[in-house]
Amino acid sequence: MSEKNGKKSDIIDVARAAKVSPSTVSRSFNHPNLVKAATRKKIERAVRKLGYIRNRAAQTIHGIRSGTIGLVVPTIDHTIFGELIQSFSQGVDKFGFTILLASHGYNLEREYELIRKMLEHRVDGIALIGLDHLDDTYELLGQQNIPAVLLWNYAEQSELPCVGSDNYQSGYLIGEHVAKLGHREIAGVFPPLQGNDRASHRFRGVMDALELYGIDLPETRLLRTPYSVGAAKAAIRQMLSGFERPTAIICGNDVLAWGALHALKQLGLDAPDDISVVGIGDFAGSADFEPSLTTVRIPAGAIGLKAAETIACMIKDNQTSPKSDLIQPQLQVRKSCGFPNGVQKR
Amino acid sequence: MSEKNGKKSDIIDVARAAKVSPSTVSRSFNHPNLVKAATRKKIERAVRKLGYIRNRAAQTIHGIRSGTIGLVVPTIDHTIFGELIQSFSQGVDKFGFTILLASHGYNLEREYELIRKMLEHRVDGIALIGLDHLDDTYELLGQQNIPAVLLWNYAEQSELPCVGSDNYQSGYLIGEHVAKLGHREIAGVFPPLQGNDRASHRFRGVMDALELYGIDLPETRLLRTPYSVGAAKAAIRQMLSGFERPTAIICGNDVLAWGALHALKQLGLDAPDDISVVGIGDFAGSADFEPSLTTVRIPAGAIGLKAAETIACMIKDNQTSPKSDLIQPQLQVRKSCGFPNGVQKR
DNA sequence: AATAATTTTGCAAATGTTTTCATTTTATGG
DNA sequence: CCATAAAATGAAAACATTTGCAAAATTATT
Repeated sequence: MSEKNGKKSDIIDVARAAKVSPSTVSRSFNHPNLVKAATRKKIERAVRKLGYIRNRAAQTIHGIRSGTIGLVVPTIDHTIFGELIQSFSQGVDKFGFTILLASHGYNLEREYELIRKMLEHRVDGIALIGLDHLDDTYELLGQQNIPAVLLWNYAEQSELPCVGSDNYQSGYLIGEHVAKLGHREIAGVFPPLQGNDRASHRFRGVMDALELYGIDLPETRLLRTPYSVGAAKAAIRQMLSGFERPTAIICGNDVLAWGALHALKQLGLDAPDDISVVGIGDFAGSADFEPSLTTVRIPAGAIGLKAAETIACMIKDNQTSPKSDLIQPQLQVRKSCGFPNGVQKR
Repeated sequence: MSEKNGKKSDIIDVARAAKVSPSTVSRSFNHPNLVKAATRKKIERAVRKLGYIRNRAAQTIHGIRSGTIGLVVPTIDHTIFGELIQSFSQGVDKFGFTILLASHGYNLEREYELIRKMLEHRVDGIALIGLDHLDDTYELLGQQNIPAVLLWNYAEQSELPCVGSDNYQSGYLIGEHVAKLGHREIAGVFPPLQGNDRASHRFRGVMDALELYGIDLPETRLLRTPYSVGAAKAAIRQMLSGFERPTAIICGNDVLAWGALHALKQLGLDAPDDISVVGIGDFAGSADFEPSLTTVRIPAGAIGLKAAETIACMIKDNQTSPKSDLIQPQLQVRKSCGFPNGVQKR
């Protein structure tokens, strides 16, 4: 009975069934305190009987918020974005928002298009990953009067508020750690840096830290591999079959580090005794790897939650508080990285 | 200049700027062939000048599709759902849809609420994970005249069309494989089964296969752990410190299997020489684990893509073709599982 | 050049809500 | 029981579009 001949019932049907005016029905949803309890009951009953579901589209054209926040990410199926999306989604949910999600596959033109599409849907806010976006994107976002935040990365002079950690610092921290332990022969494995500010900031952080310790990381010791365990494993295996083995391998993220550790095991080498391995990210599972992975913790959950809070508040308070938040990365010293062979044997 | 005093410009502003009527503007978006090329140019220019962005909410109340598909998942931050969401998202994107995403944290009441919310947003279709849902949920979905599909699981007699693989079969396949190799002393590690039809079907499949080979898997050999590498690792380490060690460990999914493999390594045991380990899922990274993990491939990408296609077509063709799709799981025999000690040493 | 056929455009009504303002109903206090 | 204040309700306009229909403009046909 919940439908009258196939068509969805609207607020007028409800009004009719409850023998009140549509205005009253609307009010009983939006300002329940303005309508008598008895009337509310009648309406409630009618809603139930008709299986009425409010039409947010119709509300939205009154300038009322749509209750959606657009989230545009490079890709969803990375451990780390999963965590981020999850926490962001849960975070905004607490404020009554639902996320409109799309992924652009590291293509910034596509990102622009997706943002436009979300604006067509009249999202109440937009969240993007990283600081690197098309000028057009920044311009577009600037024109709209809805809040936008940048997740994952932090930069002092960001045009838009951002919530994240300083990837340069993450890279620096891990580079410094490795250098301090005495490693001099170091290899690096990084994902493609182009169009990926997270990865390139990390890379620069690592390089700067090493340079400070007078360590040179030549091109030949620098591997570029796609973001995958298999690719990293293969690349590293190949590198290690050359003569001059490094004493440590610095990986641009934990997934690559896992690949490195697997490669070592496959070659019968031990981490950290033969070669040390470090990652960046501290993904789920890294702490429980065998050996546990020395890495830099970038708290995805905290970032997502904080960002959710930030944007939700900006929406509610009508775009005030365009404040960025720096979430500090933390070095996690675990077992996969020790002293270089020489020093250790002393 | 793209905004006139802060307010977003609407189709009327565009019409004014292009010196045509609003209807013409609307038409030039929706039925461009009905408007003269020259006029279209004028409108195009006005749109650009004003930075106009169409308002889908206003279209939607005309019964026009919203262009969104609701996707409600238990959680986002599992490797496997990440893959699924990614492929589903890409899949529907090709048809011009954007996904509205929410996660319910394995709470089916919450799932119901989230679906209601998506219906308020007038999504054009709904996708859920698994076959287990509240009666209310099924009823609600039945009342609406939008298509709904169930992802990930397949069942012949499903009330709603489903696209996925048969988890029972996956469990059966791996159980059979282990039994055929001669293992008799077997342990099992599974996530909580309650409210998770995927996991429980797998479990039943494993148990039935083992039973067929006359193998009993006593409660004492059956571990329940949360879905995490760490939890599985800890639980298995504890189990293995007892005397009677199994010759094989069957894990309800690959993440737990990774935990098992790490536990073995930590204890100085070798897989498969000392103990065999198998998983279910074939997550990214399982093939490149060291030792590579014997598991059952459940092609998340294929499922997501197929499901996207299914629902997009159902929407376009107006709910016809309520066809389910069975995507076959495939046994992936790799290195982590061999013969049981005795047999092997023979 | 006049008419018919066709293409292009505009008017006005419709979509499902919310909200302002006016009106009706109920409660309060003498 | 009556005036007055307060609470509850309804009528109608508004929101940003789309669309059926009719009018206007253009093109084709004679």
